Amino acid sequence: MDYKKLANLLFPNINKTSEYYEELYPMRELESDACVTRIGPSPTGFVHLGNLYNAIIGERLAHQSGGTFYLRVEDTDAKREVEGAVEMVLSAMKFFGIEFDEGATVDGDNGIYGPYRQRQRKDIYQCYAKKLVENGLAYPCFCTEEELSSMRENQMSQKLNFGYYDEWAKCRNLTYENIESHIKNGDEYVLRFKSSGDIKNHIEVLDGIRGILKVQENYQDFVLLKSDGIPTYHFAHVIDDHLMRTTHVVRGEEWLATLPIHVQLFDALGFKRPLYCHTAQLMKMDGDTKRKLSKRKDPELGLEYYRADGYSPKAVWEYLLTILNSNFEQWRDENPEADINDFKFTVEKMSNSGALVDMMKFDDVSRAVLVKVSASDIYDEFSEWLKEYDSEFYKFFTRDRKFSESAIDVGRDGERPRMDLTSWKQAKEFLSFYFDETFKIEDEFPLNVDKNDKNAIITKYLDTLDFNDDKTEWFQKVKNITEELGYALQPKKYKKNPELYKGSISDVSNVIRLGIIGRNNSPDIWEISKILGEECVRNRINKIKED
RNA sequence: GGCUCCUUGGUCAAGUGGUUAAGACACCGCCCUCUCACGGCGGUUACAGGGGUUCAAAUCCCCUAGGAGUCACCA
Repeated sequence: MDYKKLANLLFPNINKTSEYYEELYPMRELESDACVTRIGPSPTGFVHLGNLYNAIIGERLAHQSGGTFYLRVEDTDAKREVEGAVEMVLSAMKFFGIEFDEGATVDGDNGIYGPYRQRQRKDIYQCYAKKLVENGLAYPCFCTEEELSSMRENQMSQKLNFGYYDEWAKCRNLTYENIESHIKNGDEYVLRFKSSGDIKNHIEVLDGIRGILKVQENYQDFVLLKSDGIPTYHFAHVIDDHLMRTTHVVRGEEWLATLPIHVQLFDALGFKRPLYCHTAQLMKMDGDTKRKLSKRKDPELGLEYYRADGYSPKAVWEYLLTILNSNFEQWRDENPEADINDFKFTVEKMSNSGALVDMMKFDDVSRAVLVKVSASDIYDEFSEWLKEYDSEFYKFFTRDRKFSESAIDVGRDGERPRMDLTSWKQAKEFLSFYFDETFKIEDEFPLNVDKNDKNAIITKYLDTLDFNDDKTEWFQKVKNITEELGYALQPKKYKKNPELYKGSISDVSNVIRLGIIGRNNSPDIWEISKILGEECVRNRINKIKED
């Protein structure tokens, strides 16, 4: 077979050579240890945690080594493409603080290694495809979908391995004349790789995260170009990551199964292989077994979930880093104020088993992040969120910036600041009592305080209330009321001898707390009172009097 | 079914032939305390199972089991 002739028959319009592209996309001028990484989302309209997870790894590897991080749109499957999906990816990444040095943008490309959308790279792929044909490493296959599925059924019934290989690869040895007549006939075909791999051979591939991987050599004649001339992921990945000079390929472990194909292609084309880093899948507890997070069943997989619940991007980043690098938590503990980018991220410290997304832990991380953010910054970020997700509360919250910032800051000063805020959604609930429009009595009054005592507490409290008091003076007055009404000054005393008292100071203060704050649990009553102001406090307490 | 990856407490995990098998979250108890939080102290809970190798195995090798992924003209 004259492969050169076959190549020209298949690709009559491809005139550029691989040398041309090698020159067009020169080696990058970077330090030898600089990493070039990318994310390659397919524009299906769903950006999930896994995308962000891998993006963070790529971003860190590149930027902490002085390398390059770019975005490539893997749009080889036009059927699955969703309008506006690229914009969604871009805005999600931007929201979470991921910055690209080059790659696809909303209105085009940024960088000299483009185009960064795979469908626009058709000629490049075809050039290399032609080269493979010339070298006798690829061939056209005219099998129809029906033929392939009947082949599969056949293999299944005979309990053989599925796929296109050995004697099943019917188009492998077509004659030139046969191919030519198919082409003249306008028959559709795909281009397949002619694998010389042996099912019995194993190859070793070094993985950045997992160490040496022993995998079975690929023996299947997989598809390089689909019938529309667009490459499959496998072929596009190899060409692109070579020509874009990627050094580290970070991707999920679902790609492990096709690794032999990729390695085989890199070798066949004479390209240097990148270092693969296969990350573990994010998991979820389902009943009592772990399973992969699924886009259909698990809303928390979507990045939009975290945005809608109002988790700060900082918190998401911080949480992801704690499950990404096992030493991050300790580092954070030792460097509470340090910039997160000062943490030295390493692939070696990555776990290779799937991590469960633990919302409890995530909330904890989030609280620890927010406690360090200034009230002013919280105000800005929270307002931004409210504007989009709760325009009603937005009005109240932004009515008086100073007032709202004080509310945020209650109990946050000093050595042991309160960690009350987890997410904006939760913050909205937590802060609702500050505004008359959303204030309501949410809990029950203490059961051991009868109507008379309740009214007495209220009357005495209002009689002695003085907003010039400091906290000690204020509390002394509460103590006075407590004693006058026959309640114990210390809750412990009451617990010890319940027959001696009607209750304790906590019952008395909780009547006041309920009146002002509407809840049994809250930060310091007096601090909150000062923020609410005398008029508001007197009004609210007056309202709980019973006839 | 073939191939591959993974397996230390409820969860995330440290651990690279000798450790009383860290730490964090969660849970429980106590302390602090006007409630809640914060903080402090303490506690329950783990090397999937079985064989080897070795003076010594969570760690190296083999087998089994379980979980996950993949086997498309999807990525």
